[in-house]
Amino acid sequence: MSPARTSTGAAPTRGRRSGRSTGDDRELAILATAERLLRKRPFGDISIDDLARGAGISRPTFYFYFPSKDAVLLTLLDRVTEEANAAAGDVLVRLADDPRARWRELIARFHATFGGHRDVVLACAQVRGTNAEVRRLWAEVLERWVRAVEAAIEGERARGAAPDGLPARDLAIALNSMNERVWYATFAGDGPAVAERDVVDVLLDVWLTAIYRTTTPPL
Amino acid sequence: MSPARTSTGAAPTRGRRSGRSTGDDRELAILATAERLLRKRPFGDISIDDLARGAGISRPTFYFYFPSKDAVLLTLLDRVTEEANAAAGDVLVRLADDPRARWRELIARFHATFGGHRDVVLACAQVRGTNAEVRRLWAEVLERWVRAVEAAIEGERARGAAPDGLPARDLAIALNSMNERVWYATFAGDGPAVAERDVVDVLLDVWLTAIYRTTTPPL
DNA sequence: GACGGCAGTCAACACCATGTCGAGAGGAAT
DNA sequence: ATTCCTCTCGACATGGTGTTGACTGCCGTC
Repeated sequence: MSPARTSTGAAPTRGRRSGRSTGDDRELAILATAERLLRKRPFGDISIDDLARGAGISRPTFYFYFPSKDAVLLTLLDRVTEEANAAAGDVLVRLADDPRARWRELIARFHATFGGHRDVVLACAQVRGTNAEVRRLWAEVLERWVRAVEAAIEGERARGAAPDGLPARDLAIALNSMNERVWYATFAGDGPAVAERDVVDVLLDVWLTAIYRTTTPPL
Repeated sequence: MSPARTSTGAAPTRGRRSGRSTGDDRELAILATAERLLRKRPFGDISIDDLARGAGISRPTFYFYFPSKDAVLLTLLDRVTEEANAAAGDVLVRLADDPRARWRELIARFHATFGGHRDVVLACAQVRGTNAEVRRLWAEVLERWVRAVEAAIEGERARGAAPDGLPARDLAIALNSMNERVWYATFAGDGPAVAERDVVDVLLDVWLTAIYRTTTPPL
């Protein structure tokens, strides 16, 4: 289906068939409309007609640019995950500097990125249940982060900073999963949630105790 | 809207207007059909017509028993959460016996309950994005569990078994959130997931380190 | 400078799921 | 027998999605 999908590589081309032209700004207009409407109401309450009219085109014309409503969201999600990847950067390779500070940096940067696009993130969480493509993309992104954390944990164990324990991969999955769900609750604001101001420190604390058995890991 | 909703109290009456009668088994037939179909395909791919035909009635008649497709799922969810509450029982009040064993028991019982109804649980997770009522009910149930865990953590701190640290409520939220998301991944099988065989021990390990800073809490 | 082709556009249509309305059938109580 | 209530469904209204086919204008090219 979709070609290659390298993380930062060429545009994933979820939108129009390809080729540059005047219709380029229409595509952007659809994306912008989606983000704007998402700020006001849930994804499910936005129809293709809303998106089309918001971009100044008719509904059939929408299909010239995107194959479905979900594809628009997928494009938006692509942007966010790329931004998150960029924000995370190489923090984890510099762990030995100051583990606590580095882990905190990692969590704080993800928090900032997701918080800055909470409407998109929330909408994705909402359709993940119904849309296999969103599910697939999210799984892929998560796998990447899990692997990075897994490697970092193993690195810390190898240098004697962290004790042995659970398989690093399982631990990485559990911690990443926790973050995802906790952020979701915090941003969505329904159900028991950690206050936005505290959430980074709460998550950090659980990460550190799970990895090091202490909140003050040794240098 | 819905009356009272005490946890274990009288039936929440999500179904027919009320009153006993012959149509009682029809209501059960709809529920049974829903569970059966959920085993085969996602909730979104099941139409009201499927439910009605499966129960041997016509689509309009379905509306005599339930106001919507979601209401059927809600009824199913009610059952599961009640079973989970019953399974959890009073495990947490006997923590001082053997903390590790008690926490493990708690997690294992939830795991068994959810695993035994994974189709319903997965369907609810799927619909939570679009259905406010499911969201509300789930939030309510979660709040109950969070409070129980919060109290247990405070108890462990008071008796000197667990060190001070994060606000107990924040910690309880984070841990419960982790469980929810990890189970979801394990049962759904998409994306990075912990093997079903290991999941209880993985979760337990993170709980213990987060609460006690060790995997072998003192008696 | 006409001509073929392609990006872009949309009215009209086919389809499908949801939810509603109103007319009934059958049994039980009065 | 009549009235009431539970239970039933055919037929309809609505609203969203995705498709078709015809049309416009522009750009290159021969």
